[in-house]
Amino acid sequence: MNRFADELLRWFDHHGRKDLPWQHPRDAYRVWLSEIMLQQTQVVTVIGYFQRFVERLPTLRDLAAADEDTVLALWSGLGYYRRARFLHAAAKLCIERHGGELPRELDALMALPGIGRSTAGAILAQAHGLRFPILDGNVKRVLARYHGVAGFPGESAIEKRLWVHADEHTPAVRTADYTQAIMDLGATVCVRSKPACLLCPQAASCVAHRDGLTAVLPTVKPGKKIPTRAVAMLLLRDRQGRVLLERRGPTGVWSGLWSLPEAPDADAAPTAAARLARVRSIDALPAFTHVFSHYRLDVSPILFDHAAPLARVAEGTERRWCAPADLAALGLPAPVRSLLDNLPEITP
DNA sequence: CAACCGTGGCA
DNA sequence: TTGCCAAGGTT
Repeated sequence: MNRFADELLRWFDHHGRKDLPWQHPRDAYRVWLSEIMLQQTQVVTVIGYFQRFVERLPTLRDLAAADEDTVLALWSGLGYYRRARFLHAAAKLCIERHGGELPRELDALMALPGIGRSTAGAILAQAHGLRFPILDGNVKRVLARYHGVAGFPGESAIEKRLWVHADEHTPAVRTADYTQAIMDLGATVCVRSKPACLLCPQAASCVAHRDGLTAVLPTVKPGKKIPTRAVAMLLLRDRQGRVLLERRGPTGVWSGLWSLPEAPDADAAPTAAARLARVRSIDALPAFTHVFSHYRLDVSPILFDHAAPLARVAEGTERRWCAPADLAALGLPAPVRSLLDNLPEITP
């Protein structure tokens, strides 16, 4: 075995994470689900979502048979909801094409929606012990430092070099442990700022440590400022406390989730509300800003109490009057759920 | 290739 | 407060 893997596995035996919920049992479905949830998301955030998800949908067949609202409700708050839709679609494809199981071939895995090379490698390595490398954010950081690779890892030429290193280090034995080990090292020792090099099993051979470059490697992503958009959210509430929700379209942010009707701004809100319900009162709630990865959204919530459903409204959009108790079963954007959970009492 | 796609935590 | 970041993949 190569020296890098040998040192890493020795470290893993004493300091690695071995009690993560997807490690017991470590079957392909649970590894897959965890890998998707962990994309751009930290372990501490994922754990609760993972446990809830597998409790409700314990197997791939359960997932494939579930309706989309159930899947999105389980994902609600986790973000990047396209991951959940891809996950659901991939489960159905596994039923159709692969006998109800995840395939064990790299190409077949990568052909499934939401699974790229790194996620496919993680599934093969962790669930089946096969020798496939991974290259997630942790591994990129560890290898960029260890080998002194400068340049933004998102750039294709840099990423290609890191894949070569990742492949070189991946051992043929204990591949599952090794894969977990290098991610653990990146997540707990070789962290982005102020890495704990004194605790690192690779420090003796690490180029960044030797040359004092841990603060500048890996090269940071070229920064970009994000624009700000604005929207008014319409809270149409009837006398029973039910609120009108709309299902968002298949593209764009929060796709497939249930959310509030919208208007371009507060001035346009009354007219927009009148097209959806008969309303008697209007009350501007405190505005807030929600930040996405690529833009900022200024939200002006407008509450229309004593709303009464109209006999007919424009078609083409899925709508429902939803009681507070029924919100838990639906996929809602995080700020919308927060808004609905904190509405003022109905005024008599 | 660059933009798109969430959220919560933290310096 | 603002900006940046965390187990990426798709278009």
